Amino acid sequence: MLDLNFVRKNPDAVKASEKRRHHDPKLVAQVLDLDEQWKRELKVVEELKHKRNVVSEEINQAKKQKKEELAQKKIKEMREVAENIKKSEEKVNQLLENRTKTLKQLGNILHASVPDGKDDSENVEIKKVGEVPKFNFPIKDHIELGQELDLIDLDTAAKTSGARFYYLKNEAVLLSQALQRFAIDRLLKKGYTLIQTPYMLNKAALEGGVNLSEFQDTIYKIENEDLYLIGTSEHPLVALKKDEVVEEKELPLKICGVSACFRKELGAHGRDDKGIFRVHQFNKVEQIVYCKPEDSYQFFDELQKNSEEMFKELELPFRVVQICTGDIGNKQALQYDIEAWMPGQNDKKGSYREVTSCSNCTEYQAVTLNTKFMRQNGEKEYLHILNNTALTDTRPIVAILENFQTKSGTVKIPKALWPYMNGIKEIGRK
RNA sequence: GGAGAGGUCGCAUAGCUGGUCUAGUGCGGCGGUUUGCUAAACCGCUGGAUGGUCGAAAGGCUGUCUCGCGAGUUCGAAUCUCGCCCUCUCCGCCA
Repeated sequence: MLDLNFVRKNPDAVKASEKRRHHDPKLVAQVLDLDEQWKRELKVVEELKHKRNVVSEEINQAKKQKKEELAQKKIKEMREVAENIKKSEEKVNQLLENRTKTLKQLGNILHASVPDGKDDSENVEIKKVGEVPKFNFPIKDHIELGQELDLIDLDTAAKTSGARFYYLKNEAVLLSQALQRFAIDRLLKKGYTLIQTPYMLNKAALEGGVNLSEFQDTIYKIENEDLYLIGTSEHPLVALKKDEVVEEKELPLKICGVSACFRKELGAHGRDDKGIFRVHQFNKVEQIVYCKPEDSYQFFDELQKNSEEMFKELELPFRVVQICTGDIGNKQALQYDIEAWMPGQNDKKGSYREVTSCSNCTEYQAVTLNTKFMRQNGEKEYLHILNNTALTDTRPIVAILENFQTKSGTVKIPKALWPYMNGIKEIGRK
């Protein structure tokens, strides 16, 4: 969420940003109004508590001086004060809860470069990289290839687990592992710290990195436990320094996260989301950076470049898209997606589909998680947290199957993955 | 999962028959004295969150909260009661 102090001091900047997000800027005034009410009520409670503290001490003294009558008189008087404290405290807590709830609805302050737009149709293409393949034969989509090459079993998964699950088999499993090892090796070489995370988090930890709406639409809850399945390793990794103050010299903290990801994927999905494109479970290598506020946009570029390099090495054609004001999430100040070319999509005419998502969340998550750093001069400040996909397994597998299929029905493995494929350079070759 | 022990202001500990605990002590940290320099010794200082108020600011004054978390008893809770979480030891189970 936004820092309340920032909202108090810069209501106009927040309003302007909210307007660009197509939110009702009235929420800002509502937060400030609740804040004023809270302060007023807080004063009432604090004065009552002060009285309680003073008189309690008087009672103590009276008892010591054996003035039992005086003590009893004051105790009687204080019973009413205790009642009032209780009532007033309830009001304070209610106001505080409302204030926080409203504050959490405000989006991060948008970066100036975010293009205006009403929804994802108005995201802006920044560039295209690589050549879209031209096939001189009728192509198959990843579902057909997956079945014919004995790589993907959707039917059994539907029976055992439900829609949007899959059994991955044979070379597809090697591909999944290869993609992850490839991504890990690239990031290790760049000095990132490798971390495999818990796959479940408690609510307090998860709330830091996750928008309220996401809880309902994407997060699985473990029954009868304060535990949720993570949607991405971003969730455990942004909570890594919850309630902590990081030393300035520890920054930047560059992390390569590895985990499975679990998502409900509620909502209607079209034909192009079939197969293993949109699934409840996949693996992901993630990039996370903790840094000083003045450095965050430099690291945004670094994270984006890292991912682009990987897709170039994998020889997958892609484009980079900047997310517009109407599509960007509440926690992001700036977001770029990479969309890889998937020939099997759009009735086999092909289309670009999202494979990575690079976000600068600035201090938005750090505020909620209370993660600060201490500057050399001793001042504490919220740090900035960024995240970007390095590589997932399922969607790149879709892209590889569909882009590198041959007339004979085999699939060539991109050279970059050869070292991780047990000598296999082509799937299905007899 | 069972039994026991424990979670205290950076770290380590005291307090736990309710009111001089507005939490003591040691270490660490900061400042100083001594010193050619370092160390040692000695002296002084020493948390966090949040509200009000004064101030241009640095900061000052002041209130409240903070002894794992939450609830309760009480005029008053680190201290008593209940629930939960976590850590350690032993047992059981298990890759």
